[in-house]
Amino acid sequence: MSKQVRVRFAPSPTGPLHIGGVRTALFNYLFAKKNNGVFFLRIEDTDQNRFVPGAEAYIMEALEWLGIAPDETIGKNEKYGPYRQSDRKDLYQKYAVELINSGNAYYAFDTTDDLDAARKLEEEQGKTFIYNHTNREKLDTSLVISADETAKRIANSEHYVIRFKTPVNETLHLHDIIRGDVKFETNLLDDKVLFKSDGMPTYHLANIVDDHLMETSHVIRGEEWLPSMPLHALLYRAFGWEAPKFAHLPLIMKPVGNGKLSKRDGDKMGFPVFPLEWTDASSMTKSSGYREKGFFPEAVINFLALLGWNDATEKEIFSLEELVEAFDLDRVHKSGAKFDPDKNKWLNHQYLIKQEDVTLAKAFAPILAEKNLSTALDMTDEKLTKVVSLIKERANFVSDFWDISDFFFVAPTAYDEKASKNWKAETPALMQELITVLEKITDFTSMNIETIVKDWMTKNEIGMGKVMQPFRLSIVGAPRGPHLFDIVEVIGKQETITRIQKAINTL
RNA sequence: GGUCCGUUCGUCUAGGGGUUAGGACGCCAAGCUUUCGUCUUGGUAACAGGGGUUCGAUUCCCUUACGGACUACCA
Repeated sequence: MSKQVRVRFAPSPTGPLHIGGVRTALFNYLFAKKNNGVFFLRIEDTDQNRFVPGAEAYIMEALEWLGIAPDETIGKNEKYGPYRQSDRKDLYQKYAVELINSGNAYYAFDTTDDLDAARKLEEEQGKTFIYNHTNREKLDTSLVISADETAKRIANSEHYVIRFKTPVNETLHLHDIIRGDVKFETNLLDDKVLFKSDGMPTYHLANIVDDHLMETSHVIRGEEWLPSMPLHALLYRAFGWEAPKFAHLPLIMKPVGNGKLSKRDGDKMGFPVFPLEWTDASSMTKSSGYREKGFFPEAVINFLALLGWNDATEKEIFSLEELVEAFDLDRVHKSGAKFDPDKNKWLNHQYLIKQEDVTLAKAFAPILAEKNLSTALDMTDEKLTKVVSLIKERANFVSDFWDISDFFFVAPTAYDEKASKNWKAETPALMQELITVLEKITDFTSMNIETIVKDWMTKNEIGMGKVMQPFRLSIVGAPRGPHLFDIVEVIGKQETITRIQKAINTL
């Protein structure tokens, strides 16, 4: 029995979670559930400058909405807490110092300006500046001054950082579940900052310490972290800890053009990149969210799961439970996947038509209420449900409902120009006759109306097109919409006749 | 520039030494509906280039090209 699977999603609360982050969270969730493990959420807020109020709550709400809430996080099963790195602040310095004592790290006093200058100088000579064994003893570090001198400068509250002392002349053979074996030369690595001058750890230190303390078994994260894998592996080794297994997920790319999907791509391209709507507090710009756009969380999940993963069958529609069952990290792709808004919409359509009519009617009702319709049509819940059942298959979103069903609620105010051309000289007389026929119908239901109207047409040898086209034009105003007799049943006899009469008078 | 990762239809992908290279989205067409949509059927369209290895390579190896990520006291 291997040890329990514990995976984490560890976002930085620098703004709303974007869709790439959601996918990372999803794959962690699926992997955890598949292996009867634990999925936890840790907030990595070690950069105080980039902290954005509300972002943390946003992340939790988004995961909740998507149905992939963590098992452990701030305020929930805090077995390994705290789950917010700023609340763990006191922990990290100890570990940084431990690394110094074991000879795996050192103090560096260089200022940002010094380093920028050094970097620029090297680059002007066509060389690549790396802060590592080639120059760390020429820079202002504790490696070249005495321990006393170092202690004195720190006591003097001189600004310092703690850097990792990367081992020299080693080839690291690392394993990634998705990418296989990856090699790195330690000589080409930077001596990364582990502990910042503001008393906070960097991502690298905090991440390793916390993953160890929280008994993380697998680190499943975006490909942008792949270059950090050697540093992290080295850090685990320096601490003498067993490293978790790594899996670096392929990135989600822009639908058109090059590069990874970024937070700015969303509304520009006509689709959201955030799960929930978000208003930036400083600029007051609003970014749309999947939830507000009318996407079902199941559709978002389903779509994201298929970006970079599939189960080798031709199955496309997966519930969350089915995903958990089928998911396998070994089947995750290596290459980035372009985001496809069309397929995303199609999936939403699939989920929409599966919804109960009553449920959809409830979602439609508020939109209707906003229209301030006259009560003339007396739309009961039952009728509204009926309307929804007639139109849902032609919608991708509940927000599409109004545009494809307006004629159920209001009489047409204009008539489609092209369709109006079929309004011939004999049409008014025919429509007048139709009114007479309709008036006599007592059981005003779709099937019955259809039978009677068709009988009348047959008996009088009137072509279907001669009646049906103008009939539809009168009721709908255009050649669109569900089966005409279904519409007529819903709007009722009186309204039907009124609309035909109006068309006769207008056209 | 340096490091690392990648490359099958427009897109998401299946496949894997010998296949008519399969599916889905999109698009097009036909059928159904005398409308639109749904649906059904059909069509469109791909192994980046060059070298090897091999009887045989899209599949394995190398290389070029192209794409991507990273290269902060950000994560």
